[in-house]
Amino acid sequence: MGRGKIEIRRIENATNRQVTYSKRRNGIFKKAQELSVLCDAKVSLIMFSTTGKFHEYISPSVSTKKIYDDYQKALGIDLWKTHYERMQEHLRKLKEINNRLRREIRQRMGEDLHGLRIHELHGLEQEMAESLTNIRDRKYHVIKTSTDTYRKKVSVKNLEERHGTLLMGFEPKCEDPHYGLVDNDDGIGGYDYGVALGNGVSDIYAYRSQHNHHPHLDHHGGGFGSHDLRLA
Amino acid sequence: MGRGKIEIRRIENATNRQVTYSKRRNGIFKKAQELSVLCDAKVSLIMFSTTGKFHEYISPSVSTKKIYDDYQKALGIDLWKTHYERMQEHLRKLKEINNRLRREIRQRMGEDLHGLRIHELHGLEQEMAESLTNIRDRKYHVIKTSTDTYRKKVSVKNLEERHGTLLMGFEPKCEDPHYGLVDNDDGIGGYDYGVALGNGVSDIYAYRSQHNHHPHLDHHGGGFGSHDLRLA
DNA sequence: AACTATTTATAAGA
DNA sequence: TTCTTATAAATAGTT
Repeated sequence: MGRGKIEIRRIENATNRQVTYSKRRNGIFKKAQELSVLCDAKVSLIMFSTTGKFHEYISPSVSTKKIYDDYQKALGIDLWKTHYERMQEHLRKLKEINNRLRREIRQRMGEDLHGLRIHELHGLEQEMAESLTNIRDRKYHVIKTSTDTYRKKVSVKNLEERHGTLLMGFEPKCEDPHYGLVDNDDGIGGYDYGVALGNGVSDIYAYRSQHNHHPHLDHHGGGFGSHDLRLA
Repeated sequence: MGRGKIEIRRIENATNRQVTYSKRRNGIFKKAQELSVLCDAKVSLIMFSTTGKFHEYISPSVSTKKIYDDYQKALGIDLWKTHYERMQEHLRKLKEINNRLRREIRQRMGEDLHGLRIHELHGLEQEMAESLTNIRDRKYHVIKTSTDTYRKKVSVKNLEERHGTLLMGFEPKCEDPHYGLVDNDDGIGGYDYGVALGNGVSDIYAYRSQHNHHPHLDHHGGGFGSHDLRLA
């Protein structure tokens, strides 16, 4: 609708593209606003231009978060779930490793040996003996070095500053914080899962959802606002 | 645009409202699609009708989650931030603890001793000697028990079932997955967690375990050792 | 769903 | 950007 008909394809000229973006953005915001008023619908419209400009319209009757929650309910999905589960799995593995490391240390301290078979005990004994030798050698070396010249350079204060990690507390303990989501017993997380509504979506346009929330909108007349938060 | 002009106010007749919703919905979706093509913009449009029907348009070039992330970035809000930060912090601590545990094990193996002072070396030596005694005692006990009656009760199968955690691989590696919290790298919003800390507290403890695979998962009798605890 | 008289949006130019 | 205006597109009311 204009002086001439145009093809719907990317406008190559950056300036023209920007101009068209501005014009059509206003148009679509107006349409969104009219629709939400005329038909009492909840509408969320979010746009990012190529230049990173952000604009949004949200119906006065809802918040972005509400739309987003409803969206996830409608589709029966949780956009965070996958990500969350990966994170949770990583935590689990780290804890497991942590526990194994602790056990190994205990065993190297002569404790918790009941699970070991003879040959394992034997191997451990051998290793311990060798390690002990290493440690003794090192000690003697340090003593010797210290006695020679090193001692002069290192003050008592400096020595005290060093606290070995050996046998230090390894807090925080490997507990199982719940983080409120995936650790729930249902294994799904605290997000609200609804049954998919199965609403028919059959248009040629890809249907998707987004959530909205209308913080500080510049209200252009009707109630659609734009925000000029540059990302860069 | 029609046979007559209309006021932009809620259409009271439910049927008319529904009809208008359908017509205008299609119109606005078309506009959204045209805009995203013409201007190469990222558009997300979600609508819920009064009757609860849900429809969505999203530009082909993005995902809903991406828009959602960008949206939150643009507004500087993040519903999940606190939650994620706690989780991330916990991950970080676990990694740090694991690294310390690994170091302790190495030191108990007679390696990585250069950071220890004389009295620490001495303490370690004492402990090692005591532990070695414990282990020897345990070995002799097991041998004796085994030789007496235990042997008769424990089948080979049962023995094989037990695999000590000792020598087991400590996979997975302590890597630094980012969990795709934010796919962008610009790190503008509150979403860029987990960048720097995963390597452990300091470079000194940079355990980039070269042990990608633990060859001795089933290594019974091959000796006692976690050789993959080395610093990379 | 179609049709179509009108209104509305907007492309191009200034 | 903003305005102007010829024209394309959307759609209100009707069938």
